[in-house]
Amino acid sequence: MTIHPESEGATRGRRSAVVTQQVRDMITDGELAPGTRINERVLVERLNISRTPLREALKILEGEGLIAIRPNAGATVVELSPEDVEASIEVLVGLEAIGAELAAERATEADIAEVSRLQAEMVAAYEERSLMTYFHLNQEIHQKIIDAARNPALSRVYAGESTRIRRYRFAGNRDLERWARAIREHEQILDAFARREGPLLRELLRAHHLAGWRAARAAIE
Amino acid sequence: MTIHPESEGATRGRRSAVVTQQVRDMITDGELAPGTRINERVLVERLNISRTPLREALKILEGEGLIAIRPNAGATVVELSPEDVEASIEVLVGLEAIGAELAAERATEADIAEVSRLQAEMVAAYEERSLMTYFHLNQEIHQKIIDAARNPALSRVYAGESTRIRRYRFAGNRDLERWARAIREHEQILDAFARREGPLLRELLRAHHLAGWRAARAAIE
DNA sequence: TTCGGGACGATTGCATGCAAAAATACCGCA
DNA sequence: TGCGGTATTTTTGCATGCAATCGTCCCGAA
Repeated sequence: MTIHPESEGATRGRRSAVVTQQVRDMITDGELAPGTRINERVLVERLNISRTPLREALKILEGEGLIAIRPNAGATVVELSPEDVEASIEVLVGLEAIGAELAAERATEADIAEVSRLQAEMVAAYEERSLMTYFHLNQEIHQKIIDAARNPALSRVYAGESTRIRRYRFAGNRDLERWARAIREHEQILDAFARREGPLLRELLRAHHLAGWRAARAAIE
Repeated sequence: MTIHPESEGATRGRRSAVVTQQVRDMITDGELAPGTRINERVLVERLNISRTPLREALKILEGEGLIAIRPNAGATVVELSPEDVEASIEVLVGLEAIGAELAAERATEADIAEVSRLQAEMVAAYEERSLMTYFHLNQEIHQKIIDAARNPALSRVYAGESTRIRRYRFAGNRDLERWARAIREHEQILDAFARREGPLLRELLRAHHLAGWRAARAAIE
């Protein structure tokens, strides 16, 4: 089969990058559940590409810890135990501890305005009870705060680890009461960020994550 | 060209993993210097494989941040500025801060014995002025302390970030005086680890890394 | 009925071919 | 000689073919 040049926006040289993002999204959005076997032929037909870029994408996702490849036996979506997720959250909290103090120092007014804007959008999503939108904005706010620390290594590592466990945190706000509390916590977080109170920001983030995970863990089990 | 089954120990299904490690070593050991253009044909001939597993390996190493691939224009070994390395070290120090306290709590006697053994080997390498051996043992000690925290996510992230900047820290002990001081610092570190003094261990590690990087940075510039 | 084994089909791993893009060499012109 | 533009070579990106391996189904024997 020949790919016509006008088919899709997949430019030559970015096929595997595009495919990687597509499969990554399928995993983090829950379409491919943990434990699912990934069949190359099925995905190849669905994404309308050949096996080569798909296999490259799978290798990349294996490196990110999203899938596991057993030689000669295919790839499966990694299944994390609650303990695994908790370990990752421990790391994320540690990374935010570094990030919070740096971000409080180094954030520009534009950074603060941006987070503030996202926060408003997120509250709107909450009021519409649009969980998916809320969830993505939530992630984006945390990443933006980390990015404000102006440490590219920190941003990269945080993004990777955050993506890895995204799916497992999603269940956290099924409980409406927890969801409302999360919104209030986020208001405090934004406030501490805007006032550049590093240590306070650090503690608020820590508490926020631990509470969020407790809720998610309870919902999962 | 057909690969004969008896050639090398490269079993089917692990070709790209083996190649990834080979190329990774070439980069971290300095054979492929930062900025070097990676030519597929050259590596393919040298490693005696086809382009497919090599290209998979390159994608993986790109994910690890060791190389950069520009579409249609090949891969180059990533060149980190002193600021980039410093950013990574900031992250590593943060990760060790989490790890130190957990390791002090959770380390088994076997963990402590193992680090103690590695420390003795490392001192021996120092006395023989065997910089390469010293350097590898040094890395291994830090990783083992982190591993003692029994947090797989932490171990993984630490190993990745550590590998990424390994090459840039190597220059640190060219100065014999700094090398001697590093050895003394390591003795204190081992002591704090063995006594399970978490906060002290954390501070010693932080000081050790910052001093080491100051020396390496001075040597590079 | 259940267990073992062998044949068949499905699936993966790797090599290779071909076309697109980039890099390089070449040539005419000023 | 220096420069711009074009032809040629090199290199990359992707599709595909073939062989090895795995999984499954079916059949016969206990």
